[in-house]
Amino acid sequence: MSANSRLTIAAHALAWIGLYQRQGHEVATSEQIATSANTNPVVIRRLLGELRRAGLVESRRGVGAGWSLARELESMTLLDVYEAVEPGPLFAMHRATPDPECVVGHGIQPAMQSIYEGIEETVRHELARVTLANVLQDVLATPR
Amino acid sequence: MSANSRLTIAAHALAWIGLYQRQGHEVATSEQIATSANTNPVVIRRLLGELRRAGLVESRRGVGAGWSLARELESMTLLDVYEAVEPGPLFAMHRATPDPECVVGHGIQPAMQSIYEGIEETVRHELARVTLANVLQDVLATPR
DNA sequence: GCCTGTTGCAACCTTTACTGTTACGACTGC
DNA sequence: GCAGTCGTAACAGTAAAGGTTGCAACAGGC
Repeated sequence: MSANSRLTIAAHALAWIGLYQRQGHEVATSEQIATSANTNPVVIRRLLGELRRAGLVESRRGVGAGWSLARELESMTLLDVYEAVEPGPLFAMHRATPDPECVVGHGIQPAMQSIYEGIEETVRHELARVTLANVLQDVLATPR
Repeated sequence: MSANSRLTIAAHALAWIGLYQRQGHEVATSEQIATSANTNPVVIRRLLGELRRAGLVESRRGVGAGWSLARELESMTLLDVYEAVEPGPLFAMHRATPDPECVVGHGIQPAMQSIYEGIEETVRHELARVTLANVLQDVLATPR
């Protein structure tokens, strides 16, 4: 499907910041998170910027700058993160408008649209059931 | 998410062939389907080729060649189509392996993996509930 | 045996999105 | 003023989807 890793990386970043704060630190830097996620700090800053616009994190500038959670991990669900970083739908319609003169071409889009909406709704429901605190808990429960 | 239209186009093609056969025709050509879907015949042939490998359609060559259903629309679900044309998962992991020395880097992939597997399972369940006969019925029910 | 229409398939191009990278201004505490 | 970090633009690299062309393979009709 040409899936992307945006939700994964965003969850990674939030879990990292949350754990770091539990360890008594004030703010986390994009550099630190990027090292953990094995990517570039700019990638992290871009994603966290979207999470900031969604009200999930805050950033501080200047010396001692960095990122902190805007809410408790317990109150953040994967759906919040998903909506912040994934704009589009899971399934796409035709690129070019199908032939409206054809019965199938005329009716296929409304038919598929309503099916897709139902699926997206269940996906959202599943994502809403998982908090970032759950994610961090699972992360820490992984045997090494 | 950079969603694609493969499932949509494949469902379109199957509905088209199914309706055409109900009207008494033996086989449908990629040219006809492409006109209805407003795309290129080769795109249709590529998709139908994958559906043929999955045992959903059959093709005939030579004069009077074309495509026909291998099974009744009633016995085909969107899950069959999805599995035939969508190889990958909905959500991707990190491109590069996260830092195994970091607690989060070490545990994040198993944690997200099990969440993602649950979501994919519910998506499959939803797709399995819809037959292509349902789709065609919805298509024909669309007011013009 | 040739002609015709269609599939099968390879090759290539364009577009789009994601990801990675570099660069540099803006900000703020010291 | 200095240092460290964010904010953001700009661009390159990569990958997948979709579109297009071309042509061999096939099979039925003449």
